[in-house]
Amino acid sequence: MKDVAEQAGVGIKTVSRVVNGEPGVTPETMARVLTAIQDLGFRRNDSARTLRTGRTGAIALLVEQVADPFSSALTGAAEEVASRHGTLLLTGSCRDDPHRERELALAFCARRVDGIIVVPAAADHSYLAPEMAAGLAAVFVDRPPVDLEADSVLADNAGGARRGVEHLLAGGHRRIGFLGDSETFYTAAERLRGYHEAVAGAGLTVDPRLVEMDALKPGRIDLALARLLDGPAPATALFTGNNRLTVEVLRRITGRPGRPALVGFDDFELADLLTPGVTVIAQDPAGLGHTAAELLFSRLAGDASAPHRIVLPTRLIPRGSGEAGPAHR
Amino acid sequence: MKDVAEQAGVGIKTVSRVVNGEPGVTPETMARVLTAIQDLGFRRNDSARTLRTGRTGAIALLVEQVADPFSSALTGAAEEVASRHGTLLLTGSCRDDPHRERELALAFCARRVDGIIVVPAAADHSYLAPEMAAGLAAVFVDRPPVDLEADSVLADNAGGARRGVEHLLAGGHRRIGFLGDSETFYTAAERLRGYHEAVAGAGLTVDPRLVEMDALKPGRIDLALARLLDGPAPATALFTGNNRLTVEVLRRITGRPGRPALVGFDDFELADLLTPGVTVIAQDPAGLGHTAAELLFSRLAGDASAPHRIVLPTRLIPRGSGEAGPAHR
DNA sequence: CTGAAAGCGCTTACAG
DNA sequence: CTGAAAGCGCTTACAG
Repeated sequence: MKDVAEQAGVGIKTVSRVVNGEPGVTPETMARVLTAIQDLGFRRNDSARTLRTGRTGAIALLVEQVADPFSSALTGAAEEVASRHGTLLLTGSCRDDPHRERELALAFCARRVDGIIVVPAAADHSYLAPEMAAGLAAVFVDRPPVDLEADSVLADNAGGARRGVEHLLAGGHRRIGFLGDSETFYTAAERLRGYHEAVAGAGLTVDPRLVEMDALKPGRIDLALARLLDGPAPATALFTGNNRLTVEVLRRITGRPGRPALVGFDDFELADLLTPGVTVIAQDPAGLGHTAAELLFSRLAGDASAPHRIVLPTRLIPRGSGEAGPAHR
Repeated sequence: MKDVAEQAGVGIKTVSRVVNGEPGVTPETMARVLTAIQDLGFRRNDSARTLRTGRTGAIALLVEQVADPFSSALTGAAEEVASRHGTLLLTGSCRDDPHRERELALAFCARRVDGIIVVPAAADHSYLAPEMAAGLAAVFVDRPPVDLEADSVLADNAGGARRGVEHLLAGGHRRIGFLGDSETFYTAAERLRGYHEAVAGAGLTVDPRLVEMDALKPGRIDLALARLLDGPAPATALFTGNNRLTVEVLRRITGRPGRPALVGFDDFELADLLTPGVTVIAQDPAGLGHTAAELLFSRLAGDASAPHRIVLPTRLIPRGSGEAGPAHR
């Protein structure tokens, strides 16, 4: 900028004005400056600008794993909002490692991002408290923060699972197996809660032998399915607590005689192309990302109200796998 | 840092030494400094550091659209490499808009990223030349740069397509339809070239009525399929030039009597669960991301050799859809 | 082992 | 309309 000023024969502040589109520069002066900028291939150094203004024009997003469909849909939506606000998005994958979440989040803070969106892996987010006190805006997505007052945007996990199980109940099923991830995950616990509510709501008691948590642990899924389907009183329908479980279960029940009905939590691509189509409770990862990013920007714009907790609805998409009654067994 | 120095009763440089783990500080001094850091909740401001050192410890990745599976696999792999190098990854989606690619790339340059990985959308990358002259490392992925000397990491598009078409030829097909994206895309043109090579290699002449490019334009796919399959001399097999085409074609031929054989370029999740399983030429998006990132870091580490052009192999995965002969029609 | 001074490239707050 | 001075928070190059 100094070089540009010299070459154009103006003060450094005038160059700054031109670069930032500030008013109060004669057209001729501006032309001279622009020429000098061209000639020298000048580009503003945003680090210096950040250092002075305290704002980076960047926000960070921490997800579980960028490469999975849920995260990438969420990321895409957040990126769209960020770009609309002229803001850059920095991303990081925590890989469900609490330590890594913390490390990444603090690295982003050291870079002085204006705000951060976190799909939390950690069980304690108090480490962000000093950052927030220093002005960081933070929004949690998919799972609420622990030991920290902050905004969160969640899917209606319990309501969605309840709806899915009610759908199976309405089809005449009385023995519905539930396959879930570890209960230490907020989402898994909530979905299990929805299952309980639906079963109880139908006047039935939950048979603990129909609930298989931690089903994604190595080797567990075959065991779980054997227990659910091969006993003396087998389940006639299954509700799977997430995407990966749905797919893994499908791999194992496809072509099986007396195949149980199936409803899965979370939609996935090609669910409609399988035979039969897979009935799911669709959540809205793009909606989560979009809402979280908008909320973050409203905080950055000065909204200082009490932390919000926004819950996005889910919806049932019947496609065939969840509509077969128990009779055919 | 000044505050910490004051509180600890040391010089500012000593604090810097402690923060950066530089040697030459007494244990006692270090303890005093660390305590002060704790008390004040101090965290180094990386903008200031960047301003002084000229290195950000961040690289940028521009993809077509973070939310699609190809891009997210690529991003995930690049992120893994970056994190292993203690480097942050900034991402942006160009959405196939040349203007946006340029804008984003230059915004990242203004932030002084150490390097940039680009899945190019633009038809002219000379805008990066001044940046590269100023020390920016750049690697292009999936498509080569235009009007710029730089590293590129590509999939073997022509070879893969040739292999896929040869597979259909080996199954006895003589009329193989090709559905491709716009020929203005490097990848689409290369895959078409592979198709030509395979057909010519079998001693046949390419029937132009069997080639449908621009098939992803609105409304074009139904027209293309009608022309390929409903004429007097229909294709008995199809080769689809990308993922989205494969899925769209599947939606339309599933359940169709005399369904043509199908091989698609690029693998996709659940391709094995469909009936029949979908035979594909798998490319390796994670491998592309990984290789590109490693190449970028080798440049950052000082490798100044001539630009590389790395081509990653593809592989055929037979699953059923491509193995039916022409006889059943 | 430790620290004072200069400077990275901008913007802020002024003065003219 | 324009510009000189100060300062953002670090690191570099020295000196002690």
